[in-house]
Amino acid sequence: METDVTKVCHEDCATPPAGRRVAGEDPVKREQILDGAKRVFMEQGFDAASMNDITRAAGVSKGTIYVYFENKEDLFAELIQRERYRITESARHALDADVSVREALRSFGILFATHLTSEYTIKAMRMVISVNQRMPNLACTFLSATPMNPVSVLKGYLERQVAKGTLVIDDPELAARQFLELATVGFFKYRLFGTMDAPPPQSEIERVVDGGIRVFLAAYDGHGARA
Amino acid sequence: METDVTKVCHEDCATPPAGRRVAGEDPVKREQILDGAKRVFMEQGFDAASMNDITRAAGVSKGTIYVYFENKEDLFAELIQRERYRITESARHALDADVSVREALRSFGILFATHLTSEYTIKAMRMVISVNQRMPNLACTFLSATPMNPVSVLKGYLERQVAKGTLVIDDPELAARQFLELATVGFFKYRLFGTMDAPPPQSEIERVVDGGIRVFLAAYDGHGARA
Amino acid sequence: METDVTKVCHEDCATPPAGRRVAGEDPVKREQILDGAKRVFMEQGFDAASMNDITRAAGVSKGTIYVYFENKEDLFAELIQRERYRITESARHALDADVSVREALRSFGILFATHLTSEYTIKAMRMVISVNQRMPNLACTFLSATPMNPVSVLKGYLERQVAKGTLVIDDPELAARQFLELATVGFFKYRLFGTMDAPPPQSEIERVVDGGIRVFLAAYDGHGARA
Amino acid sequence: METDVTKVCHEDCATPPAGRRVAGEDPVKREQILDGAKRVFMEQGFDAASMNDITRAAGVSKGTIYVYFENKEDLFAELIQRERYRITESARHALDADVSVREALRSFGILFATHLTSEYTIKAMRMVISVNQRMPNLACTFLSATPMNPVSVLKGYLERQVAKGTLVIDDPELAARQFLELATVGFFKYRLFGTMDAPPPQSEIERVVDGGIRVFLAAYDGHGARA
DNA sequence: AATGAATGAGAGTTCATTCAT
DNA sequence: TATGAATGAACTCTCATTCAT
Repeated sequence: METDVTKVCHEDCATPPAGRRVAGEDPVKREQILDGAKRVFMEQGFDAASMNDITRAAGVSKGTIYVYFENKEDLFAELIQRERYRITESARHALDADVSVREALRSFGILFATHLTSEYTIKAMRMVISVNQRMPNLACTFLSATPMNPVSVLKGYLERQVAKGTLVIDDPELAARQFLELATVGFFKYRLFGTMDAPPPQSEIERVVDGGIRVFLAAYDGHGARA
Repeated sequence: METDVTKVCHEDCATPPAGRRVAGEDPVKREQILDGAKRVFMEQGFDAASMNDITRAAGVSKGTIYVYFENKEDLFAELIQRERYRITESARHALDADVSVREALRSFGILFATHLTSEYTIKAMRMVISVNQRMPNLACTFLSATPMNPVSVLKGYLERQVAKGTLVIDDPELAARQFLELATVGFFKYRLFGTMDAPPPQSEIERVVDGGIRVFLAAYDGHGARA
Repeated sequence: METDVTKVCHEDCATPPAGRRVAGEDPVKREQILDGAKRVFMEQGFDAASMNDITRAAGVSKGTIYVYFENKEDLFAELIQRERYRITESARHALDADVSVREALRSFGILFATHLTSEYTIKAMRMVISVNQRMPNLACTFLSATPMNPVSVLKGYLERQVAKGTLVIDDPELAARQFLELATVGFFKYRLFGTMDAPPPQSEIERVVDGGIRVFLAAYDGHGARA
Repeated sequence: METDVTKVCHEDCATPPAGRRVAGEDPVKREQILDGAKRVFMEQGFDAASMNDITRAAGVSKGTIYVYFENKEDLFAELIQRERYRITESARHALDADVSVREALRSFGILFATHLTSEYTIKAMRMVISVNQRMPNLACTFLSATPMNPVSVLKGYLERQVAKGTLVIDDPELAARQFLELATVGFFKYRLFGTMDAPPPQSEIERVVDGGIRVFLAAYDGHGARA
């Protein structure tokens, strides 16, 4: 019995938080508020950010924010909903190109590792993690279950390769997760905890991704050749 | 040029926070406070936990807490220092046993994955991550640079196996990090974000560790036999 | 080498405290807060007065006070600034009248003594003195360096009398200070310390001022006649 | 009807605060505590001084202080009682010497002015004033009604001079108070408010005292000679 | 619809005082 | 008797939220 982590999500995890307000329909103003909130939240974190700061950054009044969003948590949740796509969609085209498996994995791995260690991603993730106790569904939604979820995308790609006989893989989802981990080998953790205080340099990412591909293909290469 | 993440830690990251006060030396009361604080922090997170909550949970007065700890941050930092050992040292003996490489890696991987996904570890890590901006050294200390750091321990083991010819590894540190990632394949992330709301079942951990060992040995087995 | 105490005031002593906030501009509410604060401060003194007391006395919420004033010290400083004028300007016209020197000094002395021993002035001075360590410029500003400073005003008058030959005075500033002291002969001290728990009666003030004028004119009368 | 300020003191103003503790009889320890308290109070003021500071400065435990003194206010009151003598007694011998009136007044005036403007006196007075609302009797006691009260001492001297015909004075008490004010001309105020942040130099004191004597003798000299 | 002044509960922290040892 | 750890009320100040305009 296996757990498909791309689908595990309890309750209404993936549904947008209910209770859309009646007032506050102007989408431009809405974006304006979210932009200001993003700036402030990213800089200060959820708790340290004050609604006054956001008011100032967004250039709207306090009352207006409360017309468009129920409260601070709601504002944050909607912001994260919006940002989710920006964070997860980036790698989806890397596997489209008509290149060798090795090269495709390389581009994909580098893109993924670069993205996952970026200041922006790390800050957003830290925030989402830090409000986890108060807003459990938010983090849940944030990480998983989008159609462009990297695991799903890579899994699809691996399945196509298996069909073509290029790769030999029993459990494509596990393999996809393995590859993603091999491509980052703890970078994510080190970044999240601040042990690395900046994204790793491009050369380091390439070194790690190449090492990961070597291991990955040693196990899954369909041609019998050691990578 | 590679980055040895087991050593990356700036400033006085690993030094214990100086300035232990002279009063407040009763270790029993100290533990009592830390226990209460742990309960509250684990439940609410750093910001949401109030000193009043902790007062109540610890069964001591507010003043007493401030005799033993300088402030909320100090209390939290000391708590994390205490917990760090419990979190990081568990896996250190798994590799001592006189068994085959495969079996040794299996025990170690299972222990590590079990530990890393436990409710306790996950909550602690969430908290440490969430205070990263205010207490950067804490997270840094927390994750790395103990002698029993899993990466260090495994790296040492791998080097011994390379010396014996059992394994063939260019870069033992990278390999150690690869193995640890393969043994958890994203469990950590899913747990941290709440996508998985409970530790994976033992069977799932074993399945994933076994899959990881298969890939790992495909790349590094010294005997040429596919794992 | 003499010290001109009307000018001794170091640093930015006389400059109004900078940093008036943009919000909190309603002058009515501002006065309302200052009035409440005045009542409480006068009754309790700076330290003993709590912001909660002031909140209650002013009939506004705590938050509102902090919109209009940065903190307790700022509130107090602004209060004293406001009161300063009421305290120091009162005697400025007493010397304008076209009467004999003796009568002019008499009116001025009585006004000054009455004012200096009033409950209001004494309480304000006690407070200013008691915060001297924390807000040195406040006390400094408070006492001196206004154009209507009694010493300056009287000194000017005496100089004009010297020019007219009515009085013969070497050092008009010293003489001014002497007259002011003669007009109060320790009333200020006794009131400040509470040895006198009420302003002296009008008759007592007149007796003392008359006695002071007698001494003063004995020394400085330009006509050689004993007063 | 005149007010004799050397006697005006309501209630039990001059009586030592009742309620002597039964325990805490060791006078050496008592002095030790008072010495520590004096150091701390002088440095920090009444409110800012904490009992812990005093504990440390006195080298005794908290409990011990509360054996010898009822509470912080009582401790302060007793301290001021003890210090009162040191502050007021200094000038008592200045008038004994067998010298001319002018010289006697000069020594006395200089001593008095020097004393009244000293850092020690000013700090003590500021403190006493600042607790006036909470401990009204303390300040009252502090200033007046000791046998060596400068007004009383000087008044006695003046009366003897009047008896001898050296001086001609209607109201010796008023004259005494006048002289004391002439000898300080506001120095006390300027020091109290911090307009002067150090005692005036000796030369300045002499200048002022000499000016005061000139005025005083112009009014009261029994020999008809202008001073 | 939009504003932003006002609210007041609640935060972290201090410290005079007590009392078991 | 002397101690100093423990107490908890009270402090200043913040800020998410409301609502009269």
